[in-house]
Amino acid sequence: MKKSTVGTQAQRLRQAIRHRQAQEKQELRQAILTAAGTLFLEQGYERFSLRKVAERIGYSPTTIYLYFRDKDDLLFTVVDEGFVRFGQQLAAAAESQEDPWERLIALGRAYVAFGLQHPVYYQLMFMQRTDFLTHRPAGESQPRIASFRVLQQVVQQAIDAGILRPDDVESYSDVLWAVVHGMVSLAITMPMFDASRIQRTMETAWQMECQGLRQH
Amino acid sequence: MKKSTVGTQAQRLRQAIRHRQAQEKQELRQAILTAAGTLFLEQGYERFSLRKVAERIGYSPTTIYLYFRDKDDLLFTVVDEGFVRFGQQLAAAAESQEDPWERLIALGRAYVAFGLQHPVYYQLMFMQRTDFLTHRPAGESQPRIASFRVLQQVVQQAIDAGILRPDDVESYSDVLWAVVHGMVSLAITMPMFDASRIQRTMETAWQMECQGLRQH
DNA sequence: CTGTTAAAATAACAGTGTTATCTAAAGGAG
DNA sequence: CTCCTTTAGATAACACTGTTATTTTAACAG
Repeated sequence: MKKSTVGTQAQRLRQAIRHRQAQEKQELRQAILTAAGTLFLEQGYERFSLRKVAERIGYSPTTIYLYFRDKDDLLFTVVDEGFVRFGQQLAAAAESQEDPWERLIALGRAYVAFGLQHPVYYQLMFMQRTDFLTHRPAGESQPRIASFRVLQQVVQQAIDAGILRPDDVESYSDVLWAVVHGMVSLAITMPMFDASRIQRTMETAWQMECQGLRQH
Repeated sequence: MKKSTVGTQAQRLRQAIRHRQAQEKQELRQAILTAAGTLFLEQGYERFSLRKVAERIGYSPTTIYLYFRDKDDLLFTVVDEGFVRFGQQLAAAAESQEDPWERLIALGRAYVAFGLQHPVYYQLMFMQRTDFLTHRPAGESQPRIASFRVLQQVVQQAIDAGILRPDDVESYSDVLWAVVHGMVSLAITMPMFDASRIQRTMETAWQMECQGLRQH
């Protein structure tokens, strides 16, 4: 019998077994992750607990520690998907419009839309655990906050196009961020902000921006 | 021996004793309250615990339940002082300026100033436990959120004075609220917002408001 | 001195995150 | 097939949390 070039049959088998086991590990990890995700969405940050996650997947609480460093690690991994989707939606909105001014408005609308569509995520990401914003995901060089450079870029483009007054880019971006963040925060947490009131507030805000920012 | 008009000596003594005991009760209640207040300021919402409060005043944890219904009741009573001070500072700022436009700006500055001076309070009141906003304090008819009518009043005054366009008062107020709330939220929670950046953002915001709201 | 009342403490329950220890099963080597 | 090592997972435990039931303690009233 001649040896195979990739090793003996036994060696290949061992490798296959390792592969399958690694896959099973990843599957359990994924199971934990989805259970944690739905629990978080259902019950929110305060009521989120490792023991409840464990109960849902039918494992003991300590098993989670074989796949995640601690509660924060699990929670961050869950919410990190939220960060990714958020960044994607902002980027998509920015690219959807050619005109710099329309682009800016589209960006603002996308920001608010995300917050209203995923209030539990938004609340954790930007109100309860803002430390996650600057926390760099394992293996990645940029923290999730980098998504916000899209805003500064679009503002800069509007200035370059002569639509905005050539003032401090950062201050402009910060005020715009404050406006959308403020609206989403109020909309999410204050019970008296119903859908129509939010809608009117948004329209007024864009109108004010229009007259406050554009050089006519 | 004739009886005194206010009762026998024994009766008066009993009343005096009751009075002193009631006073002592109030003193312990106040001791709990101040201990809870400093603990809250030192450690924030997440780390605030009844057992730590009890340890500070040298009583068992259950004693607190003789003076407050539960943890929320104690915490609300603590933070209610924050609400009162907040409302007072807003009112004082509004009265400090005669000109409606200056009054509006002063109101905004006072709002942001409070948030920056009392970040722990602000965070609890407007970010973590917004249910407290609509919670009516015992014996009072108005919830603390009523302070916000100052804002709507000042906006209305500016409209009446012909300084603002006669549009929807509520929407204007909401946008202004969103701006200041957004700035404070970002300033409090985002580590990259240092004092100078906040300062510049505020100036830009007032400038934008000026050009966005005033009818020239 | 006795009976009542109220304050405070103790003990306990159910829950939390986390760590140390044990169990059981599977893999590899002889 | 047996022996050993590795490892995934479970159990038990620790130090906390808020909260409630029960018990002690002390002061007052008659």
